[in-house]
Amino acid sequence: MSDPFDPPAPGPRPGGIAARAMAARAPVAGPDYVARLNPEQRLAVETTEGPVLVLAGAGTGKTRVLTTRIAHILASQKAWPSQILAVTFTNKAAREMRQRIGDLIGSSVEGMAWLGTFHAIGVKILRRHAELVGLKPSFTILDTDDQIRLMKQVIQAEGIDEKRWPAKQLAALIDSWKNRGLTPKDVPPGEGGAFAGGKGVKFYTAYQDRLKVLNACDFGDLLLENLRLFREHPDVLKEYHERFRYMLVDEYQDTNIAQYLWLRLLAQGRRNICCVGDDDQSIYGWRGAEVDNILRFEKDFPGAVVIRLERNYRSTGHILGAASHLIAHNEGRLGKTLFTDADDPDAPKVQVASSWDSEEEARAIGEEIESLQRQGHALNEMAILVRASFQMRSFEDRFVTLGLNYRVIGGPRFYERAEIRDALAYFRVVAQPADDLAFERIVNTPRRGIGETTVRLLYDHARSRQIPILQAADELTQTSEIAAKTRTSLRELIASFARWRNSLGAIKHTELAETILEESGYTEMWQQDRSADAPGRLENLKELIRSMEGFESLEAFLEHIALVMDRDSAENNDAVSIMTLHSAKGLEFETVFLPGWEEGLFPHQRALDESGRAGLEEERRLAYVGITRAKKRALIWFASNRRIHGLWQSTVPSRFLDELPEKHVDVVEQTSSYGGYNVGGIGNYGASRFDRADPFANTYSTPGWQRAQKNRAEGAKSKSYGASRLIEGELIAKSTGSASAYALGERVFHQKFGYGAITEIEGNKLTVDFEKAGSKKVVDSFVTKG
DNA sequence: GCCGACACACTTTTT
DNA sequence: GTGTGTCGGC
Repeated sequence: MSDPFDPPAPGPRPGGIAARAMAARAPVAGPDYVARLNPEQRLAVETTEGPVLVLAGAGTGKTRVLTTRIAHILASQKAWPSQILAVTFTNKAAREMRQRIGDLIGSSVEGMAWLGTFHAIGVKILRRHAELVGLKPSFTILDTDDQIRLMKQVIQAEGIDEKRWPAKQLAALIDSWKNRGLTPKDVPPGEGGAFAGGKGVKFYTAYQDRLKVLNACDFGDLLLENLRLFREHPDVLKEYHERFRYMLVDEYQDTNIAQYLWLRLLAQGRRNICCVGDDDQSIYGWRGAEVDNILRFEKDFPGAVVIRLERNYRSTGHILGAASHLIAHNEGRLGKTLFTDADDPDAPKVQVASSWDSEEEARAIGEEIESLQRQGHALNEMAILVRASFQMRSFEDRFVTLGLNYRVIGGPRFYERAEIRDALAYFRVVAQPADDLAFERIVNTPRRGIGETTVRLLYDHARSRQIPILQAADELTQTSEIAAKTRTSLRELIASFARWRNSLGAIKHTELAETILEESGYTEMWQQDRSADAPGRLENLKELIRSMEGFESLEAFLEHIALVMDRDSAENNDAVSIMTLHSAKGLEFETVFLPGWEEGLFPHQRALDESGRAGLEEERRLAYVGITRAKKRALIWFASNRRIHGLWQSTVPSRFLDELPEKHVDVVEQTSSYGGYNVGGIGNYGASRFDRADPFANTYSTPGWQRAQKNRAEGAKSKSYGASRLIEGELIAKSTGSASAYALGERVFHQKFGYGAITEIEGNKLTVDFEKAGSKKVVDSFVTKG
């Protein structure tokens, strides 16, 4: 991307970029892009000057407004692409916005250098002016894991028992201060003593000092240092005032105080700030989001125009009616009422059903899904939205048994996996020899006999001499401070790093990466590992190398992943989505299943205990988000019994059920068709449950079975199909590469359960005695020959 | 320094 | 019930 700081001329410059930009946006110069908007949307697009708050209810075309507004500003030549600041929370949202603006205005979207997440834009600004806040422009960005390890060191350096005062807790505390825009000296005196008997602020200060020594920032700092920069250097702030003629903010209800302050500083310039959000969808209070930011927008920006988008294009009247009635129980909202013009009189009401326990819940929802599928509905249009991730399990178990394709969205992210972080640590040390945290991470992974004692020695030496650990290690291997055996392997490691560094630029970075993992013994470590997930980890490492191909160099790749910790999961398989309510925000499905509406789970007990009324209201907003994800069908479930923390508990239906309007709701009496199945079946658990009242009696007519047949037929055609793969928690049934059935006693591999031997074959269903997971019944398309 | 045994926790998650 | 992280023994 071109230098964002190349200041564009205020007016069109004949020739170069100007001409191209104008040519590119010519297609939208006409009125058609506004013509497709409703009056409120149009107002939101055309009110370009001054502060604007767009309250956009669920499904009211929020993204369309944002993207069209940008297109409009460009088309009317009010600003160049590089003069627009557009901020989102996630990389995904930023990507989507860029894509959709591109659809409207063509290639001049590439000039939008300032479209990105708060953090990405924060880094960009910070790198420009790093020296002004005591950093070098090459500063590294620490993720949560590095943060915690660093804090552990700080705590230990103080001689405090890390057991009593866990680093995690300190991290949460410091994070909350950073979210509120507080540097160590700003922390209110009463709060500073919140950790280790009055040492909270002391640790905060010490941690920040360590960060500076490491030339590093954590995520919170990216904004906090921006604030410091702007406040201490008005000339720099002024530069950005000049630059950002128009500012747009997505999901404003999710901003924390630091982000709010940042926006406010920048908006002081031209005051052309447009925030889009929905107070009813604020579900991130627990991580510092302030609904208050949106509630008091008009006070913060006097003369602000507030526009409400209430015309919903997504859901049926029943769904909107149910959701609106529910959310109306909240106090302290700005108030919107969604409505739709396109109401279908035959649309189903929101359904509420109950089940005995979570397994029956999963079974019944599985049946419902298969029934819908038989009627021709795509699995991609169905989602199960849960409150807490442990609920996903019963669905996964059930769907594996049914052979129903599903994908888990969210969950552990690719770059958070241990093997990926280890590999990245190696790369980081190669690219940045001073990256102590990365070095410490892998110095003894795989095992090299360099234990804690040695690392402590290196660390102490490094600190006393104010040098990076790697250099300290180099020095200490010249002496006899370290035992001979350890010294040899440490020397070897240092030599390896030197060698790899010499190859930087000399050989292709993907090749270098492979070499590093190979020569360090890291790959071998996992090859030797007999645990069930080792093959998956090796596969992930390969995937990591593959994903590096899109980058120029190792350094470019590392810079990218520091901020963009997500990946596209554009898998085109038809599959039911399973995810938490939180990760469902912004998505939509024809059919949405909402299981687990029980007191204590939803609303979650902890939310009630810790945040009282505010907590309850946030839970209710979560319920609102859940229901409004549905276009046509929303099916709510609650179980009478649920196992929580290993104990069976009988449950009380969620209070939210009573808050739904009867007019829009159908209560289904009893859906269980498993008479005699395990009634009162507490304690009856284990593989034998599959044998009761054969839930598979009708299996051979189910889509799952037919799908398995089809998979097998396809597999026979193309042998290269390969193993089942786990991609970003996504379980995709692939064929086995052979039409022939498995044999009893045969060794197989299952992505979730690992290796095992077949003990029983029944059509396409295998009973496998897994080495780690015990006996499970699985569909053969989910295993590969081991 | 390494491996096995016990304790502990266990809502939500992005950057 | 299950996974993770720390302590103690070898």
